[in-house]
Amino acid sequence: MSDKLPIRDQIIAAVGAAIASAGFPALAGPIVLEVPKQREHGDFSSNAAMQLAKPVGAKPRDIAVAIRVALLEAAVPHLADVEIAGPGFMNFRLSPTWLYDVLETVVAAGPNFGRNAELAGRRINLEFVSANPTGPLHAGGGRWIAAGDAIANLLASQGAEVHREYYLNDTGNQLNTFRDSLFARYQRQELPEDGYVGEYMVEIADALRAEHGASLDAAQLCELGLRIVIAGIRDDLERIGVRFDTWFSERSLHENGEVDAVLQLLTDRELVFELDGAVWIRTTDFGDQRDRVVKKSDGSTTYLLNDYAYHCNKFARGFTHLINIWGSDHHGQVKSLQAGIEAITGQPGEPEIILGQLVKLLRGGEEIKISKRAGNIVTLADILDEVDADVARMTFLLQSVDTRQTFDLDIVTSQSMENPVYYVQMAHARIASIGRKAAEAGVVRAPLPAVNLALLEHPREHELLRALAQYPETLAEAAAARAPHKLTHWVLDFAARFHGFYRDCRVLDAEPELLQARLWLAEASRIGLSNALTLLGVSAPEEMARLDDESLEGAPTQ
RNA sequence: GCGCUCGUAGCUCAAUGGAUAGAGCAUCUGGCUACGGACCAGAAGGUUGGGAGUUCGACUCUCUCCGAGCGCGCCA
Repeated sequence: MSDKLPIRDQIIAAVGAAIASAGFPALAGPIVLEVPKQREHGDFSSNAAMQLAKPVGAKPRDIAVAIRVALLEAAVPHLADVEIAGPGFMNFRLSPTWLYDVLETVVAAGPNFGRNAELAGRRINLEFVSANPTGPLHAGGGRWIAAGDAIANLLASQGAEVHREYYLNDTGNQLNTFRDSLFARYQRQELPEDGYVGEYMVEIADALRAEHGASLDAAQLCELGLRIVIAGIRDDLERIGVRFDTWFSERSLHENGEVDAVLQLLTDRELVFELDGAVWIRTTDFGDQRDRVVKKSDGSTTYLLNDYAYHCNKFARGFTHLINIWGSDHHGQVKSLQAGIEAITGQPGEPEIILGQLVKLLRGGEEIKISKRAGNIVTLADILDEVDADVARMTFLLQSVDTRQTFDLDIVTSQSMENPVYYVQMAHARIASIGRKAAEAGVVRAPLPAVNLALLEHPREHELLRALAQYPETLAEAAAARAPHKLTHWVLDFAARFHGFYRDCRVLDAEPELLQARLWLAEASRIGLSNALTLLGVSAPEEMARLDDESLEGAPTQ
């Protein structure tokens, strides 16, 4: 690890010092240094002068001029010039030498490039998927699998210890419906009203009948059926490459008396009251729309109380922060859960809930309405039968979870240009290809300190290094915003830059010295691309299957 | 009715309150005897749903209207 501060931090420090030496007061907030959208605006720009305009009582441009003078006197490394533009922006123009430092930093950090220790010491429990174990995972659920796993990776990249958890709702009404439906199939009888019509129920019933005969009672059948469904869910998760640290049983909460204990605690603290024979919690005291029932008049507990017990259990296991990923159709439950947890623990905002819009599935240009009752679900396994996990994951991670994603099965399952995963993987494969060709030609990469990186003068080369310089920050932003799509977009942008470099800056045909510099640039690119793809859960292949290869995996089915 | 979320190019989507709102696909025009062209370059495409406000500056924040999705059980 390099102990040298990134250029960005050096400039920020220099600006701070320049503001002081020019006799201005310090900024109220942190000094913002951003990468301008337009290259003509320099390598970095700052709006500090505009922010100082009001407190100082001077024109932004005049302030900028004063800061500029102080900055140029300070001899900041790599700083060539500071231009004042527009309403008072300061545009920092750097010598390309800063980019060579970037390359060295990337290579030195290797697999750790981009990681930091911002969240060190934090133990985060991330609960996601948690679909009821009453049937297979459906296609739209793939979004939460991909997003959850990627968010876990993002948080871990910032130094947190992240625990992936699946909450198994192995008790309650839905399970009873499952039991009754399965038992009806098992006995070859009519399904009960509102039963699960899915064909998989018939398959499970038949399998259990074949193995155990017709002698099982409903409870035994339910247990065995549950195991089969859960095993199926595990298989699907395995196929897409996600592994959970804990599968938490809701039933265990009851068996261990944790639900009763929470109710007792609420009662002791007088957070509950009785009405119409039921017990209610005063969640309105903590911002909820209305109070909620925790214990019904028939003596049974509500899902909400079970959830309180569950989240208390998570805290008891030592997690410092809880995060749940939910479909937006559950947004109405956020307040009541957080209100209760705040009442119990005193911590507001726990658990953090990431709400994601549901996926709209399209096939043949028409929306597929998913309904477990109607039995017309498209399962995740269906998707994975047609495309490999990389395609599925990348597609799910293309967009912000705030938007209602349209998952067009015709496009996703085709190898069309609208499938960006190949574009990205191609870039990585090309890097590997260069390495192979170099080896064949007997070219050995010289030690980095012996290589003249100043030969990397082409705009394509500079663009590549700029993108690498931006990576750690993009990663941190993606983690902070719980937004893996930001990283996906970095990857797409980076791949585009690499393809441009590959086209215009031939590596192996270059003069020996330049060849060496470009080999190292390719290596740094490989590191950046590989690190990012790893966090997204997408593989970085050494070579691509040939498009014209008939044995191509995931070939179009139509 | 109340509440939450979302409206950006023909389509799918980006853009910590910053400068001329960006990509991909589709359309059109160029470029390969290749470190694999699943590539590159260029053109065209916009009143950021409408209106008002906040300020040096708004896709972004506030209000309002329109449109879409979802939630408002002693279901989970």
